[in-house]
Amino acid sequence: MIQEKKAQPLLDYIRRFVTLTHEEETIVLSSVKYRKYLKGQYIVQQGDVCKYSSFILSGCTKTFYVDDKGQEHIIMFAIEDWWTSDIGSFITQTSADYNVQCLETTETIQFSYYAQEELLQKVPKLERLFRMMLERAFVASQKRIVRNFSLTAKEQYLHFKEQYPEIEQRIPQYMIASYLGITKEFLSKIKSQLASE
Amino acid sequence: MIQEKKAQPLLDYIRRFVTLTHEEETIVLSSVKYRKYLKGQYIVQQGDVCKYSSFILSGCTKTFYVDDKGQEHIIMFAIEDWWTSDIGSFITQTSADYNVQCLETTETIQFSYYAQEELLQKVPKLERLFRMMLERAFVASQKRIVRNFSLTAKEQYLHFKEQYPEIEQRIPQYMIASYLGITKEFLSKIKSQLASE
DNA sequence: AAATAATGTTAAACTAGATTAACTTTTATT
DNA sequence: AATAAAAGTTAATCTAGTTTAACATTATTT
Repeated sequence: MIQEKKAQPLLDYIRRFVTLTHEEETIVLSSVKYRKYLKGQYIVQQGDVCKYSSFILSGCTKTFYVDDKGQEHIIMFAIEDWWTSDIGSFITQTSADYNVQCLETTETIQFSYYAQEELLQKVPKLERLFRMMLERAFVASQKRIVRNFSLTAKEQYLHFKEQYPEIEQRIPQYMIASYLGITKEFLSKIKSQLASE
Repeated sequence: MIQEKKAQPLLDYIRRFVTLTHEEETIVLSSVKYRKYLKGQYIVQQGDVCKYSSFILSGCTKTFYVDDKGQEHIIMFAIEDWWTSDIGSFITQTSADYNVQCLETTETIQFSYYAQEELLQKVPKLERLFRMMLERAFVASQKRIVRNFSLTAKEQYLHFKEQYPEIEQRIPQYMIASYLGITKEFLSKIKSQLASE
């Protein structure tokens, strides 16, 4: 059982969506595990089954895909108060398409697939929490598709900077380029263009 | 109250995720409305609040976004047994970013925002249904982002044909080009290349 | 059957962004 | 402080996909 103090950010997060009794909160805390990763370690590896859905207490991760040509494509970043996993692998318990790697020392609270299923039986209110989280995630994902289609690389970069100023500070530029789907050289060009404007 | 016969595809769909009692099924049917749209009509219009989440009994829709330059970008198609709406607008009841237009005469079963909230109170099991639907939708959306980044236009077209052969038949090519994020001219070139291989 | 609108094709000129490669700056390690 | 490794820059060349524009084919309407 995780200490309530450590789990405070998770409880705060949950409260934004549903109201749990103290007893229900206790059940949640008894279903999860605390785990700390070092910089460079993998939470999920392409090919493995994704066993956990992880809530981030501190640190930063990137989720990426290595394609047939060996190219790395960053799908998302995650920082404090975000969730990360390979959901496709997690929900079907089949091998993961993506890697989740820590870019900093990262503290997490983890829900295992089976613990989560059991937890949802015991605290059905959490179905609502997950439903609402997924609604938001899906909407954000759709919006990203639209941006990909309708904005130039420069516009996408400006949008990223505006939407995630904290992430932009913490992460090397070449990873931001990968997230935007452009090369690091081209992002560099965009930045020098912006600087001279 | 919708006739049980008409709602059969919806009930079958729900049964793939959760098991409802007959009484619960009746509550579901009493919360929804049947509505038929003609070809060309809009289920949702950019700027309006999206009032309904629609399950498609027959027909076909496109969801698209018109950008600042007046360009239309198709985000998704939907056919029988799929759901369509502007989820972002639906869940927050704020104005929609997207249009949903019928490409054929389209019969739907619709959940209004308020009816759905009420329904979820009465039949909490449905939270699980929606959670699972959204998991799948989110995974599919993420995969599309990855394909956008890692496949050429030709590869994406082949993937589309393979994954949605029925849709490819029913829809004009220029809309498929829009869905893939390329021009109709370039799709035409790809097709002639493929034909001469 | 003719006319119109919608859809699809071809080809030339163009451009956003990729590739390659050499170089500079910053950060981490000894 | 010196060295190595990681991250970022610049510039020339290249290419996948766009734009423009004219034309061809297929549906739809009268």
